[in-house]
Amino acid sequence: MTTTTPGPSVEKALGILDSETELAARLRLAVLRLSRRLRQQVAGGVTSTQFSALATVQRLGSPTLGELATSEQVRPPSMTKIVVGLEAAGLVSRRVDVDDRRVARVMLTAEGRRVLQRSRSLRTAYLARRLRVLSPEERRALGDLVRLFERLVEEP
Amino acid sequence: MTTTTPGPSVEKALGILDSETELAARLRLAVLRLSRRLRQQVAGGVTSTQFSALATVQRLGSPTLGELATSEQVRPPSMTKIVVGLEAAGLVSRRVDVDDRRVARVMLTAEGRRVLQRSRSLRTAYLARRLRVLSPEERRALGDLVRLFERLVEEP
DNA sequence: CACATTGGTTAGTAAATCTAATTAGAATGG
DNA sequence: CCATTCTAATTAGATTTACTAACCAATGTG
Repeated sequence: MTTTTPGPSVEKALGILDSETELAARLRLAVLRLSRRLRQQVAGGVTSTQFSALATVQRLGSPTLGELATSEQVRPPSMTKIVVGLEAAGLVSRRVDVDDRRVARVMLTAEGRRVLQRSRSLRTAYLARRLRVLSPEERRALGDLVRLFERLVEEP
Repeated sequence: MTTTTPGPSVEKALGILDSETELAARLRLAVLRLSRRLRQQVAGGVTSTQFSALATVQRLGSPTLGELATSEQVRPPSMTKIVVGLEAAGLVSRRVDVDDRRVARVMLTAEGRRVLQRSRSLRTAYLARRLRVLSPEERRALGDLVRLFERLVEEP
């Protein structure tokens, strides 16, 4: 760990990931920056947050609001707001669970499926374009990284 | 691509990244969720955004505000605000460039270096802890991936 | 010197979150 | 079988993060 030296020398050796902490720090910064870039893409009439929630609803089938919040790494009140927006736009419907009338189940409408579909390609275009310059090998490696990310987020 | 089928079957084959688009889509979602998680860690008296900017100032030496904005993937006005905050907290200083009096150069104060240092370990702890469960081999692979990832983020 | 260009700031707004408090239903233990 | 406690979701209100449009000030140029 060379991080006790003050001054701009700390990150001089940019090519070398000399410790776990260094690795984590750089991964952290890169993820935050990429997410900023990705967030700015407003495509297909839904925001990034809405799109993400929509995709997760599709993946989970008809999750409860709480499940959805957990999966998306936000608090329940935030998810309520997101779902209200999506419902107002006619992209999901909320239905009270028959067995437990406290829980609200969320499901895609036909329109929601269409929008998700359309938006997916638009939204993914930026990244897909970038990925195209990678070698097949690099892409495969990146696939592993994605799986790792997914594990990191889910496992807490 | 099986995405024409409605319903929860679309992402069933979670282990397989069967196309560029699929890879891009999952990378996208994973990055957004991980960044949410990372943002929630508020440590060392600076926000995620401030920390990230601070780290970049250190990496670049004494960048102009514009260089900083580009590097951080935000617009100049946003960076102005971030820097104002950091300056108010005494972590950076702004100095008008002697050669071109339009440009503002940003540099770390001694206090800024200390805070960055302290905050780095706190902030990175979550990720570092998770990375510790990886095998040395996986970590080495991750190192390469981080570099690949950084390229992806930087190359506009 | 007038004009275009460039770097940065100001003003105003939108989106995405959070925490705290509230409401409504479910479960449980006398 | 009701009082209490727990849980799921929502409402209210505040904060953070970022944008665009408009502007100012310094530079460079025909």
